[in-house]
Amino acid sequence: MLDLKFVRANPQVVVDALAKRGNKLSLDSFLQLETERRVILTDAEAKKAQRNSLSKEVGKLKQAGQDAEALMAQVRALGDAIAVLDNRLKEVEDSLNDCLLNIPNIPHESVPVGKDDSANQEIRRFGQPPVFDFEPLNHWDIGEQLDILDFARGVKISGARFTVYKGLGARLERSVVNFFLDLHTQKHGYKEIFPPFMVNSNSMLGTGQLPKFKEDMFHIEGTDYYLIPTAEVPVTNLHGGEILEAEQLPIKYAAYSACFRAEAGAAGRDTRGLIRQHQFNKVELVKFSLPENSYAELESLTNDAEDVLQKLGLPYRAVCLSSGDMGFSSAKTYDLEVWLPGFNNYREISSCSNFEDFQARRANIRFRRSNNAKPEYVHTLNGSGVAVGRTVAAILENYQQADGSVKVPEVLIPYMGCDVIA
RNA sequence: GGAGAGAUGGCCGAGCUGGUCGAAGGUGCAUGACUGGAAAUCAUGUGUAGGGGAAACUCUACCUGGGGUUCGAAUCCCCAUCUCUCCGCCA
Repeated sequence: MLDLKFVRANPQVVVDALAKRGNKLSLDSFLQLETERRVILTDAEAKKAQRNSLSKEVGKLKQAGQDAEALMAQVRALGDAIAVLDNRLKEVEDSLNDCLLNIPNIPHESVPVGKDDSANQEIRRFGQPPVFDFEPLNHWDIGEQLDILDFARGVKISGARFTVYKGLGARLERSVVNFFLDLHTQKHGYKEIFPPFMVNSNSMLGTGQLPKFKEDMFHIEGTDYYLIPTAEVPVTNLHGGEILEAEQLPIKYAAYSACFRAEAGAAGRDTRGLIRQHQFNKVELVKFSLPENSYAELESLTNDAEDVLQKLGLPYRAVCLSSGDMGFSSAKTYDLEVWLPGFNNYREISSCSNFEDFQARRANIRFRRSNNAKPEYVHTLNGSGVAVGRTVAAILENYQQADGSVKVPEVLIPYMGCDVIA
């Protein structure tokens, strides 16, 4: 969420920035409400100050054994007036807050302006798409032929967009998770976190999934629990409401979790294969940074995510998302897109974002530069490091061989205990 | 799931027979004095958010969260959450 004072002082900056996202938002009613808020607040606080001092008078009179009835009646009337003001104030503040929670983040100046993904900017490429001397298969065909992915039974026991991994398929999924975690914790300096897969609505509010994107998530009926759509939610909220010390920053966490997404708006898209599932695995990287370092941290975070693809030998490209294609909470996002021969195209496998203080303000995550300094908001960042299911799909498709087997990438052989899936 | 106890400032901890309590005391931290330097000691300061003010400063709110009683609530009542103990159950 944006800073109320900032919006009040720079409404045009906000409107312009949001226009870049294709968001035609008027702040007129918002600013009017904000003016009303301060008028009521000043009035209510003056009356409260009066009530406090008169109540003290009552106390003194009573202690002196004198009659305080007249004064008490006066304060009672004052109290009624305050109640009316407080009620109106709450209404105004609620709607102001509601506005703020629904305003997306302001894109960073380096973000290309455009209405959708057609304006995204390719930053760099790694590797060459493999050339096959046979007709390459989709990963779902490879998986079924090798009997390591069972889509039909996934549908039987759960429904569409659920898949069962079997044998070396299950082992491959687990190997990829372990490889990612080992690399990030041992080589890139992240601390491993294993978070809860369900969180409360307050955490969802903190990272920006709520209130706007309720439909995208699974909610446990009769409770305040949501299945996490990404480990970003529990891990970023780890420090919610805390004041960190500047020397602790940057804090770098790597977390494996299952991720659950309702995919409400994606009916009919990517229905086959592992690309779009209701449940998938992901290793997420999360950083808490000093404001002045967050863009350097975004670059290194993205590089850390790229490293896993490089070590796996998977061709990919890095893309800077345009203002119209970015997520709600993000100020700048790089997507990594892996080459999938079955699609004959690149597909998103990681998304690395700097949220600046947008999430930190919602989740109230702050730090102090020195002992008696005022707390400031940290900058939060996160990125997939990377999506596991799509990695497995990419390995199957890029490493398939003419005889139907799949070579195991060099770095995974120790995890797999074999060098080919046949 | 049943019974009971509890939640106070960075931390510990008093207050909880309602008014002088933003809250004793300790500790931590900061600044200064002392010292060749440090320790110890002494002095002073030290929560957050919001409103007003050029500033000094001042007002309001916050003692887990939400309601209520009252002229007035950290203190009384109700609800929720969490923690601890005992019992039950369970991986």
